[in-house]
Amino acid sequence: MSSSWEGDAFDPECPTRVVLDRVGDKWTVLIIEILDEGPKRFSEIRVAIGGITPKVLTSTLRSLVADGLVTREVFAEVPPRVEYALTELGRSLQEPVAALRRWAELNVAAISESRDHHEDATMLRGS
Amino acid sequence: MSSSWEGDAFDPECPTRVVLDRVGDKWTVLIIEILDEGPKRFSEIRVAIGGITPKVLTSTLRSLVADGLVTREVFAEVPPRVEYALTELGRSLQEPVAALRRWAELNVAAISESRDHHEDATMLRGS
DNA sequence: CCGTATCCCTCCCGATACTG
DNA sequence: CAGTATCGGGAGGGATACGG
Repeated sequence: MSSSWEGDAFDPECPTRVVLDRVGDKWTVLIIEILDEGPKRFSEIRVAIGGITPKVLTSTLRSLVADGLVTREVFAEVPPRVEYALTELGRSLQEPVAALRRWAELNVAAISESRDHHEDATMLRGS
Repeated sequence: MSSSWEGDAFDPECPTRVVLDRVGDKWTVLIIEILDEGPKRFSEIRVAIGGITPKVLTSTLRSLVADGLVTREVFAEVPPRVEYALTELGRSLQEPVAALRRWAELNVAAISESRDHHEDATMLRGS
């Protein structure tokens, strides 16, 4: 059976957008890239990123856990210890994210430049 | 020479984040994927996406033009015609975006599932 | 046809302070 | 150490109507 949008309108739940809804926020990819080095504790991530508040870090991590990209492991010790680590799924995200990063490293200069000069890319063409 | 964050804190202007700041919003990647088929007019994009208001479409396109990812070509005709097309830079974005999309197509089911069941991924470990 | 102009509202994120 | 509680600002985005 055909899906509901029939090719008329673009899929509003386009796969690309689904990922971006998950990792497109301000801190998620940073966390993923940090956790790629290995399991980290809450405060380790906190200082590694620098500038993120505990509240936001918590909620971001919770989302990652809910999406099955990260695991949260609590050690019954004193002082308390909690470790976050990428799941298999989370690690598999590294590839596409790295692709994005590579593109950025090559082209950040270009897109920053055109913003700064806000060069008028509009062209006029007579009929 | 070393950069200013010295490896202590993670780069707040991490390349990956710079890209996401550009294409991580609600409609940009959809537009890019549509324009990959070839140049399109304003209303063509509008109906192809479906659900986007003219105001938002305009501002999104303006951002894409400002970033040098899309060109805007005005034809002095009646009725007026405006065509948007990917630049070379814009087309080069297709690769990383497609990588993201491929990952999504394989794993969307997985991440949706863990959200729905909100399975508790937290583990307990005695000392 | 290709947009602007307003209004409004939600959600993301930050600051700050406090707790098991 | 690893969070929670509360407050608040501001950008992104939608609804609707109008203009060149």
